[in-house]
Amino acid sequence: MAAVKAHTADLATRLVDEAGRVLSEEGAVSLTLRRLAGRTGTSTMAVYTLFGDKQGLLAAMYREGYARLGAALDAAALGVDDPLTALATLGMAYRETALANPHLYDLMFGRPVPSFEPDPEAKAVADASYRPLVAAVQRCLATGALVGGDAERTALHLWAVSHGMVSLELAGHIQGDAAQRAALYTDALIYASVPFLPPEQPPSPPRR
Amino acid sequence: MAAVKAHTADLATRLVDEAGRVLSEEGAVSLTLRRLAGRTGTSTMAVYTLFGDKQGLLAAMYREGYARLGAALDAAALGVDDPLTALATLGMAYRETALANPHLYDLMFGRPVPSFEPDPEAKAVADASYRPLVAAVQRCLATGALVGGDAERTALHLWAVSHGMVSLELAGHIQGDAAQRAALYTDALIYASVPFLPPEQPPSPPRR
DNA sequence: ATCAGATGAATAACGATGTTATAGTCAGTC
DNA sequence: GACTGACTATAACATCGTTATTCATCTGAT
Repeated sequence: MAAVKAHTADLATRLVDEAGRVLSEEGAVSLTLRRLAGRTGTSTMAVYTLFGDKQGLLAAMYREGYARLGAALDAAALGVDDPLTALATLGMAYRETALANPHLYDLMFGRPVPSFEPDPEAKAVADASYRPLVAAVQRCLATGALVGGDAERTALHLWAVSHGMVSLELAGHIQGDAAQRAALYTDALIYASVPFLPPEQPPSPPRR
Repeated sequence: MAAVKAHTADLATRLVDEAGRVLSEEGAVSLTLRRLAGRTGTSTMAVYTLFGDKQGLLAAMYREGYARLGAALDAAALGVDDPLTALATLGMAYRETALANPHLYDLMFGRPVPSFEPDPEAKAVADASYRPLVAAVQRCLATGALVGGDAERTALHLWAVSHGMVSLELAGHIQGDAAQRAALYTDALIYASVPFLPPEQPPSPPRR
């Protein structure tokens, strides 16, 4: 039974991985169970026995997307000493992760299916991916690099700015080439942090 | 022929309206051509003769959504004298419009179909909905209520904050009841404007 | 070692969807 | 009054998600 469980678990991760690959390469329309079965060398029934139905697979992808986002943010902040630099690194990692898998990002933050209400566990995973940002803000508050006291509220604002810019960019509403869009994103992060910077050292005006 | 054209144009608008209603009431999954044909008293072929295919209908809904968003913003800013108040009114109207039709908002800012690249006309409509915000910022710059000079850049940041907060709220990432969420949104608008407020009058700390 | 029982996957079938092909209907024209 | 043309309704097709049925494989006890 252990071998069976390992096999099914392996097949489950393989299905989630391959589904993410199809999603990134061909989009949500091409993510059919038959295509997925063909690419993983199994049948459509694997999804039903392992995830219940297609929505179960999408829910697993939702969880996996947030888990990877949280891991990417954790890895980005790791080893960066300066708290403000760590915060900026988090912001850049957020954008890169989103742009690397736009369809997965859409699945995570959009509502492709109206009846798709993430279960509490999925919501917990989603909220967990948000913790590295709160931790980085708390580090800044502890060192005085940021002021304001409310780490949760500050982190939420930084998240909203990052997510808003990334979402607008993915929707095609940010003009300019890749370098210009990256610069606009950096500027947005600077703008977002202005209300929380200590008044002693006024912020340098953003470039461009 | 004029009567025919008027009839078809009327049928086209009726299809777009009814599709938006189905989208709001039952979600994207229930937006099928047969259901739409049943509710409008016609057949599935109407979509093909009037819009080419279902994507054409979605593109028309995309354009209509942005057109209504722009109209709502225009109407909101109309008759508000104080430039900063007008800007804040725009921000509130943006959120209300988005929350009133979450699925339409998702269609506008998400990418439900990977091959759905809005045609230039649709992009023009989308960009036009953005102009009232730029105009309101320009009014603030003219009166000195905001400083910085670059109206486009300032408006983009305000848009990113509004869109980011609304998108996070629609995705269920903003905790609290409706009043708390509205207050968080208001605070976010205040934070967003801080970098562009004149230094003479430091901003009052946001409530909560 | 063998066999009953069970668990999971493969095959086939069903209803529904987007789309296309075909036939029908009505306006305006000579 | 037949005709052309545009638009619509009906029917058929391929494919999708899903389910029912059958088949294979593994487990555990004798």
